Amino acid sequence: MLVVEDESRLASALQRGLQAEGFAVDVAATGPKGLDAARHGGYDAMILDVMLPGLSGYELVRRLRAEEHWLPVLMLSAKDGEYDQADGLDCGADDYLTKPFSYVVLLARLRALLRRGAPERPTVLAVGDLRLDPARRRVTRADAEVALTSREFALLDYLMRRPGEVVSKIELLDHVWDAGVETAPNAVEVYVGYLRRKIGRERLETVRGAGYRLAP
Amino acid sequence: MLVVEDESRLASALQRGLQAEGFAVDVAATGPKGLDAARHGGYDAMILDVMLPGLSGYELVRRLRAEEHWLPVLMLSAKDGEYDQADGLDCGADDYLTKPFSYVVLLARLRALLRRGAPERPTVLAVGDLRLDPARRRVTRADAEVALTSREFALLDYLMRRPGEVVSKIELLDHVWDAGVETAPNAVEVYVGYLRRKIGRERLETVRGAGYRLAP
DNA sequence: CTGCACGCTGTGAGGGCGCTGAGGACGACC
DNA sequence: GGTCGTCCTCAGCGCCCTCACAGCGTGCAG
Repeated sequence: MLVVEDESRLASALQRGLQAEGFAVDVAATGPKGLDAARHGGYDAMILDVMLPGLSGYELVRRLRAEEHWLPVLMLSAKDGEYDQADGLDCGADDYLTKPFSYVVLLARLRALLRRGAPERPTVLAVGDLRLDPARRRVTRADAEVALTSREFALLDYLMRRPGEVVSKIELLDHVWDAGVETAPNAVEVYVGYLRRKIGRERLETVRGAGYRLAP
Repeated sequence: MLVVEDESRLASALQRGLQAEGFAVDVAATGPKGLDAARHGGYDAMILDVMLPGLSGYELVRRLRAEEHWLPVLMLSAKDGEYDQADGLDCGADDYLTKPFSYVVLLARLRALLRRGAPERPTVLAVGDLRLDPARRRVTRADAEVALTSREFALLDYLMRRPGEVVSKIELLDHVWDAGVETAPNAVEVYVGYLRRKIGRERLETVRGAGYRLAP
């Protein structure tokens, strides 16, 4: 998750809140930095302030779309005029929220956005007898609740959005862990190990030299 | 475009406005009728009121998603509480607008929703009865799964992108093997041997003095 | 038919890759 | 301050993959 916001208080509040939800979060404080980060890719979605030093949010998202980057963008602005909102959306943003906003609503809209980006879009993810509810933050296996830590949850969430596909450790590090912090690939192995103990050993296959695959 | 709204004045205002924008619009006045219409398919998106006779908008979208219908849903409601909004989105709606709303904003949000078309289909390589899925990292021969090591997979992947062409050992060493490390051409022969045992001997022809060719 | 060059394959060493238990760092809570 | 939970690093281990080697088979030219 990429947060582009120049008010440092709001930015770090968002970062903390989103991290608590299990997102890997990076923050950029200016328009150009945000554009670079978004270009580099690897983010599932972006929260974008409109009033930014160097480059406005409108212009940022317009350039991003012109360069064929399609990551979901939630625009954040103090302007609540109907034309401001329409302009933001027509520049290529996927959603628009006016400040001050409710944190609960932000999260719900973010979930809706992420759902839309995924190939399939159920509100509750289900693979085999595993079920994962992103809103309630709950996982069950054959109707029995499974207690997961925040990191384990984020990892399983990411894997369940692409059942049957092989996901590399690098990709997992990019999406489940914060890109800002350098983390050893071994951390992924460790957490895959934890997950296997909780959801069943054979459910999470290792593809040697390539990554991991959640058995569909 | 499907409009599910029981206030007839609002419904027909929406219908006229959207038709003026070039949309083909159907209107349903109750929950059950709306659900039926949405099930029937053929709509690009749906505007859905929450307060409906017969079946609430929440329940409608929940059932729709449970039945694996993924059409974009813009939810419309007089309730502007943050939890109402979050609930609507978590039921499976893609966007949420509170009444009274700006018509300009409604249109912009609708456009944003429609912009997010169907996600692109995964590409699968197929040659004869061989199929190779790069994302799932899976190979089948006449619908039977073939287990390949990572190097074997990379080799077959490269060959299947050039069916019928003769590919030299040097080219294979350059593309399938790490270009930095010097590897004997014999390694290619060895791996061609492994592949032949797994995908069928006659499928991978030797062109003496030139290279190998995958029979198309 | 003979000889040579090229390609095939069984064998085995080595090493890369992934798994795991132990434990330190950090923060939340009491 | 103590305790607990979580995150992540580290080091050791085991296994499977990778590939060099060498001997053998096979196509081709004369």
